[in-house]
Amino acid sequence: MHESVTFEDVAVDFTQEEWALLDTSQRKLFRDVMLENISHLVFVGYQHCKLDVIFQLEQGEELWIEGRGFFQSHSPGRKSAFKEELLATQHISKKDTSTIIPMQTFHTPEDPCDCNDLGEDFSPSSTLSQHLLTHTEKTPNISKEYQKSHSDQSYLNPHKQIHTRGKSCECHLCGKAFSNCSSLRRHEMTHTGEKPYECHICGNAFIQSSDLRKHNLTHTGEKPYECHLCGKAFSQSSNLRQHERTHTGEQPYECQLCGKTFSKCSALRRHERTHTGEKPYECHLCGKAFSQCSALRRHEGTHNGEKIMNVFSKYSDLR
DNA sequence: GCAATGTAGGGAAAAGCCCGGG
DNA sequence: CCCCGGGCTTTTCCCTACATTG
Repeated sequence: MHESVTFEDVAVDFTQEEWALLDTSQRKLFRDVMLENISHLVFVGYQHCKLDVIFQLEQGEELWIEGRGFFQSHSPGRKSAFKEELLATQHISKKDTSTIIPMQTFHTPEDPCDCNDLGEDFSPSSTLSQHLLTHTEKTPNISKEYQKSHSDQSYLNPHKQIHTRGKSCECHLCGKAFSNCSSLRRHEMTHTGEKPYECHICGNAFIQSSDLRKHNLTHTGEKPYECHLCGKAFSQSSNLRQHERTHTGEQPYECQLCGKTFSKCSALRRHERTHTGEKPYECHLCGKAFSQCSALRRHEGTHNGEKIMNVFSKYSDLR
């Protein structure tokens, strides 16, 4: 089934007067949301976002012509060319999920996009939305059709070269470049599903032998990594590092909307749901939704209390 | 005051992936 | 070229504490 997506479904428009009433954080939120929406349009196949408008959004420039809303301001006519283009997406259908391929984050937090050439720098916590359009070949769940249609777009090439510079082996499936071809071959296994190393205890398979060894520790219970401050032990060094942040107070993950910082990525993700209003955990008994799994569980306990009370009242009825 | 809820801190376990050195 | 160790990130689940709300 295909439903049409209209620009009106995702757009928020302000007049200059309304814009003047917004504080800095609200303006930033607006820009972030619009960039996010544009990136979503790109995901579903919209291919002609106006780069100057995106640039303006990214730079936080003023977007208005006196007395008009933002989207009217971008053309002399009633509608901006930008909006016209976006309106053209009305016939874009929501993609069949089978046409969506998994994302490989182009810039991992350990390899942040430090695009000095462009003056871009992305911390682990920064949203990629402002950067997505420069990496359309490597955006979350980007459609195959879209990738194909852009595979020969010359405007992408200069920036792509920045990321492949000095890396001779490139994955023909996702375009990711590697400094040596054995790294590429291993990477390609993530596409093919090949996992040559299998655990003889549980049958779980892994791409790398070191991953299997790491996995084996879950069977042996071995925890070779110990915190020198409190003696707590962990099976993986990264889990120790995470733990050590509770001693150091390090909080490298920052919410782009309110600036609050967190010691771990998942805490930031959880926090971000307080801004988006997302409540993915739903009570199967009353339908009430919660932003946190544990809040749902706690809530479900109140139903158990009700059940117990119902049992009591049932017995008292029998007397 | 109390129960329910919102939110955040933190622990634990595990997996995915990449890099560099031997 | 392959193996290996190390490192980073992410996800999921869980428990808990404190604040807020009705």
